[in-house]
Amino acid sequence: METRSKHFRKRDAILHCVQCTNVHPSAEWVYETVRHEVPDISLATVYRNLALFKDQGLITSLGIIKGVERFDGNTQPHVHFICTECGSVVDLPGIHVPEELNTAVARSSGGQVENCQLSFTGKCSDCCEIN
Amino acid sequence: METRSKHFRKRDAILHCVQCTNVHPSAEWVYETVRHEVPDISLATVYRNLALFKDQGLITSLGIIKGVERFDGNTQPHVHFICTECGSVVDLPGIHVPEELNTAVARSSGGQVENCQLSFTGKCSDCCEIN
DNA sequence: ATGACTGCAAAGACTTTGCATCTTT
DNA sequence: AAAGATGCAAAGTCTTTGCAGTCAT
Repeated sequence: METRSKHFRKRDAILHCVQCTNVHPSAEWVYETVRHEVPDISLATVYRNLALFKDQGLITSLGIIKGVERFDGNTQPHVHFICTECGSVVDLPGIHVPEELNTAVARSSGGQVENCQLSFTGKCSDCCEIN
Repeated sequence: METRSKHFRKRDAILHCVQCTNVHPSAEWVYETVRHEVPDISLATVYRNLALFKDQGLITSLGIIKGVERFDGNTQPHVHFICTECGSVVDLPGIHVPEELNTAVARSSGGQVENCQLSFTGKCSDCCEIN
């Protein structure tokens, strides 16, 4: 697959970058990170490919945090803690949305429930130490 | 309170608008709505006052939905259903985040948990009918 | 006078897009 | 030749801000 690896080197690098980090990166972060490997990449390419991966379901969006969209390479449902000071996002692996909530929502919403997102916000331990 | 009612007429109208609707409005929606009552209001004033109310805790932000920040005049914690087609947001009044989740998160996060937001996404009943 | 509130237009921040170029088939 | 991927710069969208003017105390 030498061929593919050349033609899609940038695309692959972007996907790999999102999937192999736990920082829940922004486009800008991905751009700066991938640039170490692939110096001639452009920010537009990063935005375009992130949008593509999102459409394909390869990555998910956490939504906009402090004005910037954040992505997650882990597409399994899980819970996040978001620091309102510094914008850092960490997974809360032990916490799960009880199944009965999902079924209750499906019953009460009248529409088609596709997803659920639970996140806790507050001040992360680092930001607690600083102040 | 004739005095206050004149000086703060715009501010009051904005707050009242957000508190008395269940559409979880955007700044633009508030602007268009308040304009019926107060035709000489400007969009900047709406943005400024929404930011103020948010700081004061009089309203909350649901975050950015389809590129636009949405507000909620109901500051009690509650769960939302967000339609990914049309962007409509409705409350799910019967659904609650179990208390044990909150305590589990407080234990595991290492920081200060201040808030939690649970939302379900999918296609609302109106959008289901259309397609 | 002083501080608070506002309108207007300009600036800002982040993201998307049009077009020309280069690759691969 | 045709389709796909990219860089660059321009455009776009939503939001914030600077400044001058107005209002209440």
